[in-house]
Amino acid sequence: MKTDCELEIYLLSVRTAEGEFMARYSTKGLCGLEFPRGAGRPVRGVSTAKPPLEIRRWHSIVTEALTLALAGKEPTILPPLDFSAGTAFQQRVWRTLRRIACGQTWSYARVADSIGNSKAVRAVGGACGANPIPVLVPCHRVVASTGLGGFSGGLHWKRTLLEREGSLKI
DNA sequence: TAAGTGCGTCGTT
DNA sequence: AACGACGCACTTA
Repeated sequence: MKTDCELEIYLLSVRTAEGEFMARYSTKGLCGLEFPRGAGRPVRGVSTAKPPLEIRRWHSIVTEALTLALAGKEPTILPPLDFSAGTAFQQRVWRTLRRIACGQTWSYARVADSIGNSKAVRAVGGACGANPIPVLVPCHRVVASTGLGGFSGGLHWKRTLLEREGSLKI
Protein backbone atom coordinates (compact mmCIF):
# COMPACT_ATOMS: atom_id res chain seq x y z
CA MET A 1 0.00 0.00 0.00
CA LYS A 2 1.40 3.35 -0.98
CA THR A 3 1.15 6.35 1.25
CA ASP A 4 -0.49 9.52 0.01
CA CYS A 5 2.91 11.08 -0.18
CA GLU A 6 4.41 8.49 -2.48
CA LEU A 7 1.53 8.64 -4.91
CA GLU A 8 2.52 11.84 -6.64
CA ILE A 9 6.27 11.54 -6.25
CA TYR A 10 8.65 10.16 -8.85
CA LEU A 11 12.18 9.24 -7.96
CA LEU A 12 14.58 9.19 -10.89
CA SER A 13 18.31 8.67 -10.94
CA VAL A 14 20.86 11.03 -12.45
CA ARG A 15 24.12 9.42 -13.39
CA THR A 16 27.11 11.69 -13.11
CA ALA A 17 30.85 11.32 -12.93
CA GLU A 18 30.45 11.70 -9.17
CA GLY A 19 27.94 8.90 -8.82
CA GLU A 20 24.23 8.38 -9.00
CA PHE A 21 22.13 11.24 -7.65
CA MET A 22 18.42 10.79 -7.02
CA ALA A 23 15.94 13.41 -8.13
CA ARG A 24 12.43 13.64 -6.72
CA TYR A 25 9.58 15.16 -8.63
CA SER A 26 6.12 16.16 -7.56
CA THR A 27 3.46 17.37 -9.94
CA LYS A 28 4.71 20.89 -9.20
CA GLY A 29 8.34 20.33 -10.09
CA LEU A 30 11.66 19.15 -8.73
CA CYS A 31 11.22 18.73 -5.00
CA GLY A 32 14.36 16.91 -3.95
CA LEU A 33 17.87 15.95 -4.93
CA GLU A 34 19.98 13.44 -3.05
CA PHE A 35 23.70 12.93 -3.16
CA PRO A 36 24.93 9.53 -4.28
CA ARG A 37 24.26 6.83 -1.74
CA GLY A 38 26.84 4.66 -0.13
CA ALA A 39 26.81 1.07 -1.32
CA GLY A 40 25.22 -0.06 1.90
CA ARG A 41 22.21 2.19 1.53
CA PRO A 42 20.12 1.24 -1.49
CA VAL A 43 17.39 3.62 -2.53
CA ARG A 44 13.92 2.52 -1.48
CA GLY A 45 10.55 3.36 -2.90
CA VAL A 46 11.55 3.86 -6.50
CA SER A 47 8.44 3.91 -8.60
CA THR A 48 8.31 1.49 -11.49
CA ALA A 49 5.72 3.42 -13.42
CA LYS A 50 6.88 5.52 -16.34
CA PRO A 51 6.73 9.18 -15.35
CA PRO A 52 4.44 11.60 -17.17
CA LEU A 53 5.93 13.45 -20.11
CA GLU A 54 6.26 16.69 -18.17
CA ILE A 55 8.35 15.04 -15.51
CA ARG A 56 10.54 13.30 -18.08
CA ARG A 57 11.22 16.69 -19.60
CA TRP A 58 12.06 18.18 -16.23
CA HIS A 59 14.36 15.28 -15.58
CA SER A 60 16.36 15.79 -18.74
CA ILE A 61 16.76 19.44 -17.79
CA VAL A 62 17.90 18.46 -14.31
CA THR A 63 20.35 15.95 -15.70
CA GLU A 64 21.96 18.59 -17.86
CA ALA A 65 21.89 21.17 -15.08
CA LEU A 66 23.50 18.86 -12.57
CA THR A 67 26.27 17.97 -14.97
CA LEU A 68 27.03 21.66 -15.44
CA ALA A 69 26.80 22.44 -11.75
CA LEU A 70 29.17 19.64 -10.84
CA ALA A 71 31.62 21.08 -13.35
CA GLY A 72 31.48 24.41 -11.56
CA LYS A 73 29.32 26.12 -14.15
CA GLU A 74 25.98 27.84 -13.81
CA PRO A 75 23.07 25.86 -15.27
CA THR A 76 21.16 27.94 -17.80
CA ILE A 77 17.74 26.62 -17.02
CA LEU A 78 16.07 24.66 -14.25
CA PRO A 79 12.66 23.06 -14.08
CA PRO A 80 10.08 24.48 -11.66
CA LEU A 81 11.22 23.92 -8.08
CA ASP A 82 8.71 22.65 -5.56
CA PHE A 83 9.61 24.12 -2.18
CA SER A 84 6.18 23.48 -0.71
CA ALA A 85 7.48 21.03 1.87
CA GLY A 86 9.38 23.83 3.62
CA THR A 87 8.20 26.35 6.17
CA ALA A 88 7.65 29.95 5.07
CA PHE A 89 11.00 30.91 6.54
CA GLN A 90 12.83 28.06 4.84
CA GLN A 91 11.28 28.91 1.51
CA ARG A 92 12.41 32.49 1.87
CA VAL A 93 15.95 31.31 2.53
CA TRP A 94 15.96 28.80 -0.31
CA ARG A 95 14.72 31.40 -2.76
CA THR A 96 17.47 33.75 -1.62
CA LEU A 97 20.11 31.11 -2.18
CA ARG A 98 19.30 31.16 -5.88
CA ARG A 99 20.52 34.75 -6.09
CA ILE A 100 24.05 33.79 -5.11
CA ALA A 101 25.92 33.66 -8.38
CA CYS A 102 28.33 30.94 -9.31
CA GLY A 103 31.77 31.97 -8.12
CA GLN A 104 30.39 33.99 -5.22
CA THR A 105 29.96 33.12 -1.59
CA TRP A 106 27.73 34.80 0.98
CA SER A 107 27.95 34.59 4.73
CA TYR A 108 25.03 33.24 6.72
CA ALA A 109 24.70 36.76 8.10
CA ARG A 110 24.35 38.21 4.63
CA VAL A 111 21.59 35.77 3.79
CA ALA A 112 19.85 36.73 7.03
CA ASP A 113 20.16 40.43 6.14
CA SER A 114 18.91 39.73 2.70
CA ILE A 115 15.66 38.23 3.93
CA GLY A 116 15.19 41.16 6.29
CA ASN A 117 15.90 39.28 9.48
CA SER A 118 19.48 40.07 10.29
CA LYS A 119 19.41 38.35 13.67
CA ALA A 120 18.22 35.03 12.34
CA VAL A 121 21.72 34.02 11.35
CA ARG A 122 21.68 30.70 13.06
CA ALA A 123 18.20 29.91 11.81
CA VAL A 124 19.47 30.54 8.29
CA GLY A 125 22.05 27.84 8.91
CA GLY A 126 19.23 25.52 9.86
CA ALA A 127 17.30 26.35 6.72
CA CYS A 128 20.37 25.77 4.56
CA GLY A 129 20.80 22.41 6.20
CA ALA A 130 17.22 21.59 5.34
CA ASN A 131 17.61 22.56 1.69
CA PRO A 132 15.96 19.69 -0.21
CA ILE A 133 17.71 20.49 -3.49
CA PRO A 134 21.43 20.86 -2.80
CA VAL A 135 23.83 21.78 -5.60
CA LEU A 136 21.11 23.23 -7.84
CA VAL A 137 19.89 25.41 -4.98
CA PRO A 138 23.38 26.46 -4.00
CA CYS A 139 23.41 26.27 -0.22
CA HIS A 140 27.11 25.36 -0.55
CA ARG A 141 27.79 29.01 -1.42
CA VAL A 142 26.89 30.10 2.08
CA VAL A 143 29.93 30.10 4.32
CA ALA A 144 30.64 31.05 7.91
CA SER A 145 32.44 34.30 8.69
CA THR A 146 35.24 32.24 10.18
CA GLY A 147 35.61 29.73 7.38
CA LEU A 148 33.62 27.15 5.52
CA GLY A 149 30.90 26.36 8.01
CA GLY A 150 29.09 23.06 7.79
CA PHE A 151 27.30 21.03 5.17
CA SER A 152 24.66 18.37 5.70
CA GLY A 153 25.65 16.37 2.67
CA GLY A 154 29.21 16.08 3.95
CA LEU A 155 31.76 18.86 4.02
CA HIS A 156 33.79 17.32 1.18
CA TRP A 157 30.94 18.17 -1.21
CA LYS A 158 30.97 21.79 -0.12
CA ARG A 159 34.71 22.02 -0.64
CA THR A 160 34.60 20.28 -4.00
CA LEU A 161 31.77 22.42 -5.33
CA LEU A 162 33.35 25.67 -4.20
CA GLU A 163 36.71 24.68 -5.60
CA ARG A 164 35.20 23.96 -8.99
CA GLU A 165 33.42 27.28 -8.97
CA GLY A 166 36.69 29.01 -8.24
CA SER A 167 35.56 30.22 -4.84
CA LEU A 168 38.09 28.24 -2.92
CA LYS A 169 41.81 27.91 -3.20
CA ILE A 170 42.90 24.33 -3.40
C1' DT B 1 48.05 36.80 15.61
C1' DA B 2 45.74 32.40 16.66
C1' DA B 3 42.95 29.58 19.11
C1' DG B 4 39.39 28.89 22.53
C1' DT B 5 35.04 30.30 25.41
C1' DG B 6 30.64 32.34 26.35
C1' DC B 7 26.47 34.18 25.06
C1' DG B 8 22.77 36.44 22.23
C1' DT B 9 19.32 35.21 18.83
C1' DC B 10 15.70 32.84 16.24
C1' DG B 11 13.31 29.13 13.67
C1' DT B 12 12.37 24.22 14.24
C1' DT B 13 11.10 20.05 16.62
C1' DA C 1 12.58 23.26 26.50
C1' DA C 2 16.55 22.03 23.72
C1' DC C 3 19.18 22.26 19.74
C1' DG C 4 21.91 24.19 15.51
C1' DA C 5 25.74 24.40 8.63
C1' DC C 6 26.30 31.49 13.18
C1' DG C 7 28.59 35.85 14.73
C1' DC C 8 30.76 38.65 17.90
C1' DA C 9 33.06 40.14 21.99
C1' DC C 10 36.48 38.79 24.85
C1' DT C 11 40.02 36.04 26.94
C1' DT C 12 44.41 33.61 26.80
C1' DA C 13 49.07 32.27 25.05
